[in-house]
Amino acid sequence: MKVLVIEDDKEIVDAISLAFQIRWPEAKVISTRLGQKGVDLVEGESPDIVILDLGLPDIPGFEVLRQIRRFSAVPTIILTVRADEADVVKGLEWGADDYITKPFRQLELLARVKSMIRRHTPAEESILTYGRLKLEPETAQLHIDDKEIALTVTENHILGHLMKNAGRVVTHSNLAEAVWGDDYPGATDSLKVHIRRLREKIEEDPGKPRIILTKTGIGYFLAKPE
Amino acid sequence: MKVLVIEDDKEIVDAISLAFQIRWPEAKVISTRLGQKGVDLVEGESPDIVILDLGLPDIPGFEVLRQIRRFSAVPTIILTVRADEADVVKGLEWGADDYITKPFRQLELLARVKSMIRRHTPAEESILTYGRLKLEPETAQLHIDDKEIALTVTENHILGHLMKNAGRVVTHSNLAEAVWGDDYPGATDSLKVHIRRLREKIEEDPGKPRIILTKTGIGYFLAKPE
DNA sequence: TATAGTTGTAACTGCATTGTTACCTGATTT
DNA sequence: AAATCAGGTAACAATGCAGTTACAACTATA
Repeated sequence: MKVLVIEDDKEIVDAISLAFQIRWPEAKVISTRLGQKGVDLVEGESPDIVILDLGLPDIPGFEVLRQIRRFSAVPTIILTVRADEADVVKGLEWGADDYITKPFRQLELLARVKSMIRRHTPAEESILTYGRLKLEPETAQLHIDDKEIALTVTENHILGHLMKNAGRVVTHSNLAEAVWGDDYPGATDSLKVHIRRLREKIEEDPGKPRIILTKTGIGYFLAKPE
Repeated sequence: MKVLVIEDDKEIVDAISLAFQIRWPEAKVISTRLGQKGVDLVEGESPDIVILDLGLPDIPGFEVLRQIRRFSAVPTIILTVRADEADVVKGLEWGADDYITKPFRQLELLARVKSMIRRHTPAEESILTYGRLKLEPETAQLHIDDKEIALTVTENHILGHLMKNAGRVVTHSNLAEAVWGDDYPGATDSLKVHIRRLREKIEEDPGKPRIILTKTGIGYFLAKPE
């Protein structure tokens, strides 16, 4: 994960670096204050994402973007102050993928970056396979033998987590965290309903499950394929 | 759970204490208004987490952090007012783990504290092993050689306690306490039934146990592996 | 705004786990 | 040898957890 920041205001560069350092330490942040240098760096460093300020000291932001787009489709977020809305439109026309206005909150920036990377990482992503089950987490499409089954997002998360822990018992709290994040309020009831719905979709007889099995008092696990 | 707050503004200390008291009463909060005292307290009280204000009356916040880091890796959150972003960078360089700006919302503070603690408690997964027995207390999964055996929660507690006291004799009351907590009503009878059920699952011949052995009048113990 | 699809909640049901009781076995004491 | 005691065993009852269903709240889409 490599991020290129093209921005002349050192404070903002610091803020961005900081945001990444804390919340996403694996990402590497490089920066420059000049547009021309920025274009070179896109070529030389091939970053995974570019954050581009429109007000640069040497050349206009659009120009930077235009030059980058000549040879690269790298996802690009443009930074702007609120007033420059016309610029934003122009920026998007020139091929930017998103924009964010200054001042911005760190979390917002990171959220945008992450969603953009998700969008621009062309599918690929591992297809999970376990026994007769094949799951594309990306699209929530499940295949059993050659039947195609559409899962909802929650079902996708649950089954995905079970498959990632192939055969091992997964705790209720563990599953809940995988689905709802750190602090699940008390949604332990809804888990069993989702399990039921999953079983309805994938089990021969949902009343006598042979795939998603229960470990009473602990959690759930996938039966070993024969 | 012990939290050390190093902060000179009494109002903020109160706010933090309050937040914990309400949302997380088991946590113990101690505090000091002096940096030097704070360093001493880290050493003397070995808190699980430190919340450190950068603007202290006696010595600079970084200095406190630097001294703490000489002997301790305790997770540390630094507190700062918005303007001091440069300080934050410095703080992170000196080894802080996160920061939060004043004024902050209570829930945000607690969320950060919790996520940090999770990060710094590297999965207490410890798998218990004794002879041919391997037990995951987390999921109540037992392996003997390569057979997989599903235990119920109580069986899990009992066997876990026996394994933690590998080879030593564990008294009835001791075991009962491990399973039912301090005040077991008089459920001493049910213990032998659980032992019986355990033996049925793991012994070759439950009538002639070779793994879970009885010390008449005292309790139970695990046989020494050959 | 209406509609379909998805998700969370609550009440009820059924079953696995658990605790209780009664009785048996074998060892130890008298 | 009878009495006593501790633990083993089996059957049964109580409990609590998971399964089930229906419904209300919410989201996205037309």
